[in-house]
Amino acid sequence: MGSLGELERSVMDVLWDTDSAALTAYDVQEHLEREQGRQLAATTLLTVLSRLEKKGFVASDRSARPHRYRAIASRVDHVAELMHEVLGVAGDRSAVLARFVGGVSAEDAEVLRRLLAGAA
Amino acid sequence: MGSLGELERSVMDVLWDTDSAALTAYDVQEHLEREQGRQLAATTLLTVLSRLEKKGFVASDRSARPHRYRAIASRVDHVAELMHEVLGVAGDRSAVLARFVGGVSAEDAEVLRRLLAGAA
DNA sequence: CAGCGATTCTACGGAGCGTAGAAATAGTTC
DNA sequence: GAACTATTTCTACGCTCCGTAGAATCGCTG
Repeated sequence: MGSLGELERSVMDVLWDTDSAALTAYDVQEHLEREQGRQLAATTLLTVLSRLEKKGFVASDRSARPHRYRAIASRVDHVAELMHEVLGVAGDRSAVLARFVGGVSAEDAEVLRRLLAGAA
Repeated sequence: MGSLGELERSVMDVLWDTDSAALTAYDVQEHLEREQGRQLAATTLLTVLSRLEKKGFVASDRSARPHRYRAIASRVDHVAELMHEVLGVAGDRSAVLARFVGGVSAEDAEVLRRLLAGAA
């Protein structure tokens, strides 16, 4: 599935961290400037946002004049989905889960235990 | 981290599925031919194997005359590590775990429950 | 040292991505 | 509605990665 480049990733981070209203390319530009000192042309952000839209990561509102973009899935959903994708590629799911669980912190394990307790 | 291309991935699959001794490029070539009907030049496999070695996925024994290559991590380890990597990128681990667990099958959930039961 | 299999070097073509200018487009003002 | 400006889309270039493999080199073995 479509993965993200480095700038694409940064843009998604901006969108994810700003769950207020949808942002314009100029908003994203400003965020990157302020938070990373990264100076990019507005057209660059426009290009990246279109690519992200084509990849299905963002949706746009093109009725508002400076078009507004928002992430389709939350970061949490995105990451969880990635984990499922990875797990799906494994041959032996149980073995992978075992290795996975074996490597998580005590806190994470506790979280998992609680989560799994509900659905008996 | 270094991800895998499509042929690189196939080569790793061959190495992973053949946990006997380390394989030569010619072995891999033969496997791909037989299992996928894919005809590749020997040098192609040599190139791919070097790249995989540079990326840290395989190790080679260059004392044996046709050099022998083996996967450094098992597929299971590799996949589990990927899952950790992905999870590590998430801001809110608990939320991601919740989404993740919410999406697994009943069987996987049972496996997880059992795995977590051990370490109280 | 000649020959041959094996290995490394070099390379090309395509795709993805960062980057942004040029060209087109859409409101806004007189 | 014609000019002006903000915005967007098109086009494109350079870079890196990867599939692919020929050419050049290397290292035995006879």
